[in-house]
Amino acid sequence: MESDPENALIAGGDEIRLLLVDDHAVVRRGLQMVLSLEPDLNVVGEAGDGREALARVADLRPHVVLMDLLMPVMNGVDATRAIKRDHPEIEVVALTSVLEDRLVIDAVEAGASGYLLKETGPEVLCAAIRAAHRGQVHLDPKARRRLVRELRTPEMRESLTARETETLRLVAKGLSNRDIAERLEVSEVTVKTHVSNILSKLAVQSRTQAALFALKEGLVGLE
Amino acid sequence: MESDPENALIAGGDEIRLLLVDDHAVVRRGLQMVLSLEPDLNVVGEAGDGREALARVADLRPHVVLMDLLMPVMNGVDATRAIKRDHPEIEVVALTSVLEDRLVIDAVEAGASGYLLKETGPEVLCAAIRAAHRGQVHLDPKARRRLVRELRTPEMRESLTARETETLRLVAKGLSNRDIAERLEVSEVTVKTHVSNILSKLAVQSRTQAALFALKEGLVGLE
DNA sequence: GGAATGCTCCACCTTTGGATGGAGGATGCC
DNA sequence: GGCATCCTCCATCCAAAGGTGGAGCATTCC
Repeated sequence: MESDPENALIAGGDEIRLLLVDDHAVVRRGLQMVLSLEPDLNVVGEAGDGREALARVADLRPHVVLMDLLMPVMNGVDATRAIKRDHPEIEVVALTSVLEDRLVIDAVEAGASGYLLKETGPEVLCAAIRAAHRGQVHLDPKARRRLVRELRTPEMRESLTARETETLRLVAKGLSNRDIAERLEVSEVTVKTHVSNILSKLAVQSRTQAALFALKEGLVGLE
Repeated sequence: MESDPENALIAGGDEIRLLLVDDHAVVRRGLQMVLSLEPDLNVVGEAGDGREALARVADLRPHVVLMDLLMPVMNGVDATRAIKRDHPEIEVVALTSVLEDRLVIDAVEAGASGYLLKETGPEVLCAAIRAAHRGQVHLDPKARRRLVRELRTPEMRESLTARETETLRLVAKGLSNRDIAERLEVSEVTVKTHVSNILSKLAVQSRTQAALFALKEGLVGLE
């Protein structure tokens, strides 16, 4: 570990100053514990919401901010945006328990240099912090997949076949697989096959999300 | 049976002339079989789609039309509307295998005097035909429930509590119960309780339908 | 002090949804 | 002909969703 030239370099007085932002004291505690084991990572402060985070950032001038996204008062996305606006040199790593498409997109768009799930292990967490400090972007693999997906323009999405489109249309009307099967006069397994392919092609996780997609795309109207 | 004064009356030369409309020959066959056992019910013709039905109606002047709603060329709802426009005295009984809200509403609104599921037994079927002939409306109990529901104005729907509304909002964004639980910081069982109550209050059958409802009501936007 | 309502949680259970991997027939393209 | 794509169907399996009937606790309202 100490043979790592990079660690040796930054251990020489160039430690990383961290600010923890999370509305749960226990989470901050846990992070403290984990990070205290790393000589080069130095937690210089905490904040319980976005507004507090802004004040701390101005005071403490951390190198990297570990930012929870779902918080009262001011959410992490807005806080990230504000921090990057006022202090572009400070890196923000988003850290949340929920993997939600919009959240990933918004966070990255707001200027986050990383997106981690709270379930990720200490090694990954530390690696992401150091990467951020070097100006690199480190996304959780899951988050990256979501993001890449979203950035693909609609026409880049694998196109649905005629039958799949028909199926999606009925999904978006709220029908169950059984109903769709009767409607299309095929077996329910066939419908499940179609739905499964639809979900995979649209890169969504549930029929409800597929329905929302169909509405967004104007495939069906809202009545 | 022949002690029934009403049957005796119409058996005296006043039989009910029926037109069967369904795109499946086997279904028409089956109906033929069932109805041939009833002396007062006389099938005078068949049609395989809505357009054909219109022609047959003009020719054969049936008293009652048994109309499938899902057909190629011209669907049963449009056919019903056309029949009631040109021949208001002819009664139409909708007969379908799918119980779908919009279909029930559209059929009744188009002028159908009945709505039956194909799974209903012969007795109910015959009773519905005779009721229609007498000018009475006979809906399948399930269909009636759906209709009554729909006719309740939105303000008559049981109102959602604050927490339920919050939950519905997240359902309508495509989140799973687990995601919602994390988001609201409650257990997944609690979310399931809320969702269950939401479905029951809104009188819908799935979270996807609940999501569509929320969108219609403007509870959430489409991004 | 009740009574009612809302929020949270639980256990138990059934149904639905969804993933995976495979298969055959139909069609059309090279 | 061979190849690819699509549509259909199947079995199996696991996870998610949803129903039912409870329960404790806090609040408010009478």
